[in-house]
Amino acid sequence: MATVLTTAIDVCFNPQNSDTKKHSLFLKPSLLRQSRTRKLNISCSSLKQPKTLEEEPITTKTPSLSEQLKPLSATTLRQEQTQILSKPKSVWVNPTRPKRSVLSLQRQKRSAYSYNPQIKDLRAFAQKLNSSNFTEKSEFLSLLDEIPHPPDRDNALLVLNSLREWQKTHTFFNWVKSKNLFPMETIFYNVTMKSLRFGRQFQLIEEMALEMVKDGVELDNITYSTIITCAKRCNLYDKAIEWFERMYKTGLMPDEVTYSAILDVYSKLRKVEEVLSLYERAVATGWKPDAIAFSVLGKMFGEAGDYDGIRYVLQEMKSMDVKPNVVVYNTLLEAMGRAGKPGLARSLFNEMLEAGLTPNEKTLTALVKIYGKARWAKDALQLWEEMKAKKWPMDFILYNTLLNMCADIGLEEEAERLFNDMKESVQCKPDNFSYTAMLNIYGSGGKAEKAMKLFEEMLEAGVQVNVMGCTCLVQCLGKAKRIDDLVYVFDLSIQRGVKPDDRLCGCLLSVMALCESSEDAEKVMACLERANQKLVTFVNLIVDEKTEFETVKEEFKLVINATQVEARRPFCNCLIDICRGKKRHERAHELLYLGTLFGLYPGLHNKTIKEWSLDVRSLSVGAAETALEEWMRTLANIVKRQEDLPELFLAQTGTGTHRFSQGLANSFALHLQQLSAPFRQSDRAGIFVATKEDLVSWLESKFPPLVTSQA
DNA sequence: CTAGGGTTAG
Repeated sequence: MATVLTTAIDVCFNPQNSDTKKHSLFLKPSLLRQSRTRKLNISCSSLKQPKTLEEEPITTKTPSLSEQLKPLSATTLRQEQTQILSKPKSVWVNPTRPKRSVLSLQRQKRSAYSYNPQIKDLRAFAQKLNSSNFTEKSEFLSLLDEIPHPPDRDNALLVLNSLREWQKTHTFFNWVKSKNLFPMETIFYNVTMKSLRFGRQFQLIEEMALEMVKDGVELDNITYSTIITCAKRCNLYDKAIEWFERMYKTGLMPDEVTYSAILDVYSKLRKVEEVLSLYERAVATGWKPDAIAFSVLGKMFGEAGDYDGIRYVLQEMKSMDVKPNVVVYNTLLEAMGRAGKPGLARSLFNEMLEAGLTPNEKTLTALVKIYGKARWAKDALQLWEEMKAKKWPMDFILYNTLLNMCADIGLEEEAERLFNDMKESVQCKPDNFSYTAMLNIYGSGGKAEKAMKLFEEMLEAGVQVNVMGCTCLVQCLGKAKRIDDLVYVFDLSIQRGVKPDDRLCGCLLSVMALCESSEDAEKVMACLERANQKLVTFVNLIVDEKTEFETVKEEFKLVINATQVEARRPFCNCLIDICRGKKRHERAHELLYLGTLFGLYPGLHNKTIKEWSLDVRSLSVGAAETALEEWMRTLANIVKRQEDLPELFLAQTGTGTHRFSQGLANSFALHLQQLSAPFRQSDRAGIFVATKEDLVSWLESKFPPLVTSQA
């Protein structure tokens, strides 16, 4: 796309294609890295010379603008990237030629408003129009005739500026225009277009723009930036670019407002290289970008999770002596979060405070989210204390983000305090996500009683239950063996419109695996059947001893393929647990094998020369036991064949701090004990170690040659 | 929202 744009620039201002030189930007590490993987698309010399404006007069043609531009964009502008890349980048190495501007360093001038003595009457009239409800356009039009003063230029402009809904602004504009009292100037279009933009009426905006062209009304930078940002908000990026190109072709230079608007368009299209190319060209011709432009760049790098890019933005601002404002800091903080740099986010936040800026709701939301995801409980709590002490602004989103942070870190009391604050507030009443966060906290903390109470409260308050809240409750009630409550919650949730997803099914499946009585298991099974009939059929199939392995394999493939990727391993884990619960150990081994075969357990086995290890951190209790047994069988065979073994063997369960792996280390230790396997707890939590010597002698006793040779 | 550009959750 930048090729398109670069071309548009060149067509009008740079016919010789000789303006640019290699800029320091392309020597920056992050970009060099980028250019290694994908050549920068910055060359423009290979494009054919487009038709000149004389050949394609765009102001007088009758068909639509896009039709007019079509031949140009289809034939000349949309070259294959490979063609461009195949050309040497010679255009960039030409320091002697002067650089051509790609943007005007002066902003669009605005006309001054003069005092209107009728302001009071006209404001009142506009308010009346604003508060009127009408179903027919004619009703509104008849109201317009009550205008207290004649709709001359200044009066009309004042009213136009005071109207809110786009329908009213648009109708008023056309009404004034039809009176023919004065020629409609650019500002009338601009004001109306802005209102239309709030209503995301791109089509109407484009119609107005074409009307301007037809009537010979000048389109200025304000017009173009409004059109472009409206197209952007409507996700019509092609349109945004089309109008930007058109602007150049009519001989109008964008100023920095229009230019940063288009930078944002390319950024939203994730055209990082193009954005940088445009940025560089503008800077090379004397532009000093402002905070908004840097915010655009920062957001772009944030979305790419590109830490080097974020650093580059900070460096550029420093070298150009542009002080970041709160919005820039917010953007960069968010970006640091996405780039997985909580520590740097914290430093940046401190820098912001030292610069004397006050964080707003968005700043705090970004930071709380980062600390929560990083499980930095200390920093999160400290920030929270600071927020309260300094009375920094809070809003609804920040409250919910704080609640989610509490869920991430497991802060029950703090969450309860927050939740109560929300209930007592006027502005920030808890919504279904606030409730879900609380259910998550109670659920992962095993507080079944509190969770149930909250669920009832939610129902009474008429708060919509969502699938995540339902899942949290089901998990919690399942662990607490409150199966009747579980069924009640599930039924009600379905009644209230919850659509079960694979996570919820996985959760039901895991509860089924935990059920001690078949009566309970059947109740859970009945729930699961309503959510995922095929899964239940598969469960019945695998617990049936008579089912052949090949059948299991085929059905497994079908079930797993139909499951969302993130739920596949949990499914397989639960299925293994169910089989072990029903003493179908061999079936459990088959399922583990199938899971491995279909890539659900990458990195389960790890080998170095010195040690072999088994990483069961993402496995359920039953799956981990099965994996251990399988490993021992394999090792026994290796011993029998007298092949080489390393000195050390290691099994890794993780520390169990994560709520889903809680108890794995303990149950694994117990299983080792039952097998009297020679693994010992290491100094590091969640790691079990055995020496080659101990393990071999144990394997020889456990799997005597005679028995296995029979098998 | 008083003619134009940038930032927040699940």
